[in-house]
Amino acid sequence: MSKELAKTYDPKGIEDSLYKKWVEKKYFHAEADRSKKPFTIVMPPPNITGQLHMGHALDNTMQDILTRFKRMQGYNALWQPGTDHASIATEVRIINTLKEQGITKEDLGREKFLEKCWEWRKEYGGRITSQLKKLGSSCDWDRERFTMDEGCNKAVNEVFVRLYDKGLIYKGQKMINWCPVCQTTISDAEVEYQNQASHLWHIKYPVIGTDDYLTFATTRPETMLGDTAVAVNPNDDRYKNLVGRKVMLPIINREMPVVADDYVDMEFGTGVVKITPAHDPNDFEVGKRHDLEIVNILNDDGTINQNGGKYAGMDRYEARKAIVKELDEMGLLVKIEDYSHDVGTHDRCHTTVEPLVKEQWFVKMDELIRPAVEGVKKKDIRLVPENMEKTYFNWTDNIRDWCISRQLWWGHRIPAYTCEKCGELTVSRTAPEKCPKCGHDHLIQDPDTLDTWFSSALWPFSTLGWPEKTEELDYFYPTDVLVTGYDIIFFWVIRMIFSGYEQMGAEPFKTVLFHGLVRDEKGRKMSKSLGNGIDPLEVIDKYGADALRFMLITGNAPGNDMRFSFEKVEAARNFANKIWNASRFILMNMDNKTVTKPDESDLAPVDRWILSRMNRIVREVTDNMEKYELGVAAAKIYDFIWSELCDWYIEMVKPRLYNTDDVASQNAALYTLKKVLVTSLKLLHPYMPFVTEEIYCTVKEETGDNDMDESIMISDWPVYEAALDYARDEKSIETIMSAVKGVRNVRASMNVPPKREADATVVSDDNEVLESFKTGELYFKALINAPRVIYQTDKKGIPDDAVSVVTGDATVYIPLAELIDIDEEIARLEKEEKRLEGELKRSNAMLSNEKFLSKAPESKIAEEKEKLASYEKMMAEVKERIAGLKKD
RNA sequence: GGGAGUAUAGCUCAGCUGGGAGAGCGUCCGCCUCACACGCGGGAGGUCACGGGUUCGAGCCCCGUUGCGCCCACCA
Repeated sequence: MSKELAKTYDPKGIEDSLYKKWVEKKYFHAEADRSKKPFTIVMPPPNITGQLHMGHALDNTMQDILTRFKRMQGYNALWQPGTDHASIATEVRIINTLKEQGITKEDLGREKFLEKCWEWRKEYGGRITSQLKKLGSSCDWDRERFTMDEGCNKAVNEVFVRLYDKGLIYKGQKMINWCPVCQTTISDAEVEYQNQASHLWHIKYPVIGTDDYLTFATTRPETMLGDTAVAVNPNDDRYKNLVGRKVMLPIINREMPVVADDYVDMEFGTGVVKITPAHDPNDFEVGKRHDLEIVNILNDDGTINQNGGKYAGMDRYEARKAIVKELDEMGLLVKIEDYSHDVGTHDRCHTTVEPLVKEQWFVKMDELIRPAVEGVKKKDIRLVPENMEKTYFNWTDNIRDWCISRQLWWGHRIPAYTCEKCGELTVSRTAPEKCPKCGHDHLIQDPDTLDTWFSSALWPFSTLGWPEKTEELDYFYPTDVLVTGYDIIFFWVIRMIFSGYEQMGAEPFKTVLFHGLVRDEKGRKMSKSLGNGIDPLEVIDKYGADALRFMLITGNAPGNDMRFSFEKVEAARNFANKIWNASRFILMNMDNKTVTKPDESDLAPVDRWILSRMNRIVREVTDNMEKYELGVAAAKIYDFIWSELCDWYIEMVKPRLYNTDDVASQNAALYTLKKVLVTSLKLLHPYMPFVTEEIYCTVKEETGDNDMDESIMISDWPVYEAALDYARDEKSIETIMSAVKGVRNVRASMNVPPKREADATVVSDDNEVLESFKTGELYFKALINAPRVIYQTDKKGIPDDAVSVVTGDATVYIPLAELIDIDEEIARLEKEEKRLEGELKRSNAMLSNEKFLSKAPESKIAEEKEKLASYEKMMAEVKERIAGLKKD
């Protein structure tokens, strides 16, 4: 053998060089080619701020599996990669870096700040993609994109202008979510509700012109500074007479009306609500209905503004305390109750969000969302697993306009320009030189940028060249599968869908494959703050990318969360090593031999058995993968390779390999081994690209096989061949296998030393069965450690005290009398008898049930009858053995 | 308040359209058998959360109950 394979597979070194080879050979690259069918996946662009985490590892492994699978099936597979500028995440990070140097972004100024951002992107933007390469991701790096590159910017401006012209983007004064720390608006999707322990403050306001007070409860006493009314339910008899009167707002000394509004729940609290139109979405609506004044009391940083009188400048929470204290001193604080409720926080920084009224840009959703709903309803877009549709529709049904403007600098600048002279607003793809209304040449661009997700929403087509009419767009769009976590369905998936329909007139992808979260070993979410994240790169370094990939895919169903565990990684690593060693064994035996395709007649039943099994696995695995059941497919490949190929076939075939007398048989065995190995490697390749490639190439090299490809990743995916369906051989081999298992069981339970040899006698009245055993004698002897096997159609000469193994078709006797304890053997057989009794009872009950006979399918009944016959036969045999033993 | 999940061996989880309960790890027994101790052979271990129902037949379908997390939601 020219190339010695190491005893243990070591992925280190091998992986990087194989990846390099793939890239150099341009295997990942796809061009629009009408002669082939396209298969396209767009990668969810990771943030440039990001480091590869387990979520990425899972997400990208799934995409890579699908891409490699389809590529081998002959599709022109494009996996389109790229990164996201991650507006707020990046900006916050850079601001923090600046803070360490004692400067703010304002000190730097917009232009300089953006320079910093680009520098940062240049330095770190490639980190995540190089990490993806470590995983083995076969994406087309020649086509790598960035959500803020020139093309994406063009796409963003185009979409903005189009939607604006259609009236689907507008600027308006609305209640928005404000993050006082990041100092920007955020969309509803970015608000994360957290349950917080707080209080309900019961406060009373004096009713003007009476000695009465109106008592109400609030969770946010500080907002009283912006109260402009008190509301009660119109049907509330307790307060009917007060509607229309005025109350005095203490501290501020503002007179405010008592209004009647259905929004007020009579059952809750005292049935009275203070109304702060500027700082509560409900109150804002109430205010609109009653034409109330909107008094904003907050600065952008969350401190109280001049409208708060003497509290101006104070932080919102300090003000809360101070105001409660003052009200208490005034005798207006009735009581304080403990109260826990959900508070909106910013999903990035977890600061409590302030609802306030500001002028912002919005996307009008009601019209845009319609095709997105229809598309999923009509299954033009299929969600996997299907139940994700409920979550999807829950969002689309309750959709509200999307606030897209952000008070950030890093991002796509809003293409809207205001004339300095006449105030005319112009929305344009490029900066207008003159005001279209007054002709003035000084226009100021809107300072805000767009929500990061505005550009990612266009990703499936902007990456293919849109708004240009490119060949790629025409060929690869709509894409085939989107693989992503269910956690970004609202942020991203929905927005891509409506954008695709609106801009392209077609769905962006045909299937969305959802996966769950990768949790830690205790089932907790991996997070930076908990410090329980496991670095995929460290896992790859220690166990190899193949092991990590395989671990992430097996034993988990689509859409379900999974737990990371090193034991599972080890199991996967061991599997890689198993294949490695099986291959090593096969290559060792093929050394210096020319293996040729054997005549059909030279194939032994075992050969046909494994080929037939392999053939079935090919069909099932392909089927599972096409249905996105990646975990099931992986498990089948694992079982086939480990149990059937290694534990059985290789063991069965060894005597033939070592027997140099029968060259034809040896050749048939080697041929079969190679075929099954190569086919298995191909099936496994999408999951474990590196080991499979390394072995495949070694096999090609060692055997000088010119029919093999230069890389497994461009080889053909195996297909089911009717000619390889050997059902009869499968059955006869299984008979022998169960006899082997039985003999091993007996030997183990009787404590027969493994090395102790013992002859066996196979008795069966079925000549065909005996033939099978005879044909397999070579390995049968080896597997049960019998120097000699005798075949009989009757029990002549079998001693009563021989140990017996009863299978349905035959009984195997082993004369071990001197070694065994008769009582124990009786006990063993009685246990078997008991089991058979149970089976007979069940089977008889079924077959004597008329309803079963009349309603169950024919095949099921036949199957059951066969089983019954077999049980009866075994039962008779076991009984006879027991009787024989007891006689002594 | 609404929605969608999940409950299967000691642990982590599979189980396709209903037809005799599976894997990995762990555990016990025996093996350094010339591919692999990251291994080989054998074993133990489950009223498939609970209660009903449909069916000849239910881990799987329907209804209800309980436990566990998850998502959504403007009751102050």
